[in-house]
Amino acid sequence: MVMSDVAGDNKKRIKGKQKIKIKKIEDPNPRQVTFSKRRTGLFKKAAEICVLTGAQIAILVSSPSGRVYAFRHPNSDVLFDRYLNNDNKVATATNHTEPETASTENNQPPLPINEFNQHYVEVSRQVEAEKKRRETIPASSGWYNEPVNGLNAEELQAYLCSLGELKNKVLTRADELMMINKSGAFFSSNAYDIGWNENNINAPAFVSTNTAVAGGLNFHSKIDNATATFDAV
Amino acid sequence: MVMSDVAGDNKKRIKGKQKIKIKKIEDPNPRQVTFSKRRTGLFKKAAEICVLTGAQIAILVSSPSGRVYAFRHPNSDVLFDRYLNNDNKVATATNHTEPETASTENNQPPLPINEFNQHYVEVSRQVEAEKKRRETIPASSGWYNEPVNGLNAEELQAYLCSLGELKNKVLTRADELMMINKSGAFFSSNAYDIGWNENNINAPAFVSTNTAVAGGLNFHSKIDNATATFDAV
DNA sequence: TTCTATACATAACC
DNA sequence: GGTTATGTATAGAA
Repeated sequence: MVMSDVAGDNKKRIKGKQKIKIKKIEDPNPRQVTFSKRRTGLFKKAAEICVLTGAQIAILVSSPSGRVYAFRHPNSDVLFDRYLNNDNKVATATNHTEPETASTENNQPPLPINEFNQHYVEVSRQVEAEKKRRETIPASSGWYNEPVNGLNAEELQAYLCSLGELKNKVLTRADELMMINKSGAFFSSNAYDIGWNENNINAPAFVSTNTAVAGGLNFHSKIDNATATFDAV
Repeated sequence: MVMSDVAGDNKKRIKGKQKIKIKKIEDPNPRQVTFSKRRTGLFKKAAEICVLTGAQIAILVSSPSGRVYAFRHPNSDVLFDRYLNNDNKVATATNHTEPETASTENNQPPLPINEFNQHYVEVSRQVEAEKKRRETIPASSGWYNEPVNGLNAEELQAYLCSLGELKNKVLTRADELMMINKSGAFFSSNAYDIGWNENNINAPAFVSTNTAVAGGLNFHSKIDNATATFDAV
């Protein structure tokens, strides 16, 4: 091949992919394009990993524009759903008043939201009550207080946060148990839904398919900043 | 490029990548290999998207083995913190966390790792003890038991699991606070570190012992019930 | 893990 | 969203 003049002279007919430097694309336009394409690619890759290895993946992508896209595998991290579906009303002042419709073909309510919500509320109430009590009896007796002694401010804070999240964990867990029964894969997003099978990935469809768990939950992942996983049963 | 006999006769010299069907790899071995490779690739891709478009991404990957790996953008908006944590409480707790653009900065003195580790050990011990106690006194008195009332078996299990993870959460949370304060990014993993700059991603390198500092991105690989490993900075 | 040959993803354009 | 030329990711083997 000629490649005649190597040193940049005219960048004319370059039609194919060019190598780029991984640095922020300043121009909003191509940046958006890149974002869209790569997000799609990312999700696709994730989907493949799920199918190929049986891994469970959950992804949250927030575009600079503020839109949040999510990917989640079927009977996996249901937890994410909670987050994806708003839950934390705090998250966005205006949380998710979905202006536009979910783009894809499938917008069937994947889960028994109502039931869940009931459950959610109930558990939430109980846990809240406990939390309250805990607060009522600030620093005295309670195993949860013990570890606190001797911790510095941040550590203490961390600890408290953790405790505070307990509720979440429970809810989350319940959520998972519940959703697991419905299983089926789906993408969820504040603004979009992306189909799984639209490619050739042979993965469970959004529609409720089989139930991967039923008997024993074989997986529970924790969301939060961290993790945790336990194979129950 | 002969490829002489196509139809399987001798599958010898196929050295390069072969097209595969996106179907679950049944053999555990190659499956694990694929998982590792692809997970790495996925994270790398995510990292690129973050840098290129300024998007924020959080990924949770759970291998069939139960290990959980996570990727997330560090001092990103609180957006994800809110999603990944529970309520505003957390956000408040973590207070600042400069959403500074030039994420490459991290000149803050590290948190007392040793202290933290001590804390880790201590809390771990205590939590373990409590867990034991809990088991000893199965269902009776203790605030943590009450919420259980009225929950079905699975819910109970979920709850218990949650409690069991408390330790993890604390560690995790502290870990995060720590990272956040450093405002840099780093990879942490139980068994894996992915080099950022080894390619052309323009991000500061991170030193050998994982920890580090990648430009604004944060790989946070977590373990599961195991134990968080906090590699000193 | 490292190496190679390819399949695949995607930057530049339309 | 579609096309094309390439940069990259990665399956298979060591």
